[in-house]
Amino acid sequence: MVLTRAEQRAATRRALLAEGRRRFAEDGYHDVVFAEVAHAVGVTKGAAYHHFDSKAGLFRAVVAEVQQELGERVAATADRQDDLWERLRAGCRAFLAAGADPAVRRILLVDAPTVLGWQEWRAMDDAASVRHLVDALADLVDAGVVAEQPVEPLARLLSGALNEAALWLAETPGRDALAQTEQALDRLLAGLHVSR
Amino acid sequence: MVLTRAEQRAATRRALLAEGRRRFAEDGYHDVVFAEVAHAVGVTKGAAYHHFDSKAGLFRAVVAEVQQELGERVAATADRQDDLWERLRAGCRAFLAAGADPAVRRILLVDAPTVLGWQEWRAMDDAASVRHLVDALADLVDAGVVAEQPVEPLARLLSGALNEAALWLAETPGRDALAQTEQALDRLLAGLHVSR
DNA sequence: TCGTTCACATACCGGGGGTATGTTAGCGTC
DNA sequence: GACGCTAACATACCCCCGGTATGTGAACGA
Repeated sequence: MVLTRAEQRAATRRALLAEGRRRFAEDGYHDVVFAEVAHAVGVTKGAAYHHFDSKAGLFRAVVAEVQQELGERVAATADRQDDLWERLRAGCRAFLAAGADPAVRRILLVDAPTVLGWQEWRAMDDAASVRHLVDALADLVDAGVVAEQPVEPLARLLSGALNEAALWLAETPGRDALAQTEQALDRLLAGLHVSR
Repeated sequence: MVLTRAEQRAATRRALLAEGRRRFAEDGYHDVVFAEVAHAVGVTKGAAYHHFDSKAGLFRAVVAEVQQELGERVAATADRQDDLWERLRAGCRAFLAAGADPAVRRILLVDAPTVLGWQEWRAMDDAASVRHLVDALADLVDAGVVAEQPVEPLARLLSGALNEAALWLAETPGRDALAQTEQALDRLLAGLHVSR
């Protein structure tokens, strides 16, 4: 089968992205060598630079991909709930569960802030994940379930709490660590609920 | 004045530590070149390797130093309060305020987890900061102010929330962002308080 | 005083990110 | 359908920088 040029290009790019994602998740950004990613895909380093301007550029693309997937997964889980409050809880729990994926942990939570810089990381995180959290909180405020207040500081606190907890859970052997964390999170969230 | 050999060694080490701290805070781990740190102190790269086994080793020492200072500062602020609940609040607020220091942000919160690995970072963070948080929460549980529960997941959630919020505050121009964050934090904490 | 130690300097190596320069195959154009 | 252009690759190279191996002179103990 003969491929058109555009198809070939797209296929190579996809392959680099997939291989990069595998290695970044496994070894961490620093220990991944760009040329090896290229060769693993059957392409030389020089060729890989036609698709990504730098090693960080490849990483950035991988981050965007993983972010996107995570955001959608969490949002989908949350949307399965009808009650607004349960939506918030479900979203948070889905995020904690997503930390089981090494790609999420190593790439998004550990390496991304350093490699891309915290500001850029935050912007991407905002667009993909925290935005949903902000929306959910805003809905709750509108519904009168949560007291009127600026919602972004709250979202930042919760986002940080979830990130850290997800990392912690991944390295904590205890069977019930997840359940305990979810319970602790519920207690914190309860502080937001006007009538509880 | 002539220095003894031990004095000379200690002085060089201190100077490397100070210069490293400055640069790590300013430029981030990756953009700091080890040889330049050495030369800025009036010493060659080879000499610097007599004091620190690697660039990461220097960074590790800097992290320990900053961690130590931060932990002490936060604990001192908290201990100024008599009431256990106010102690917790004061400690959290002191931590948020500490995020104003670029060294804390860039070195401790952004770079340390990647450079040292998340596990080692966590161990150091535990020893210097989170331990105080765990103690404060445990005291509150003992006093019956906070419901009986495993205290570590809670501490992890709070630690993550504070880390993220500290970073966010540093880049958020709004005058009242700090006040809003403190208020949001109070609401979350309120969920822990049995009689509120 | 003399040998040893140790805090440094000097010189070198090699990995790896990034670039400059071919080369060949697909694509539009006449 | 030949021809020139473009673009997706390969090849070869640079050089920065972390790390190491080796030299040197001054302080220290005996």
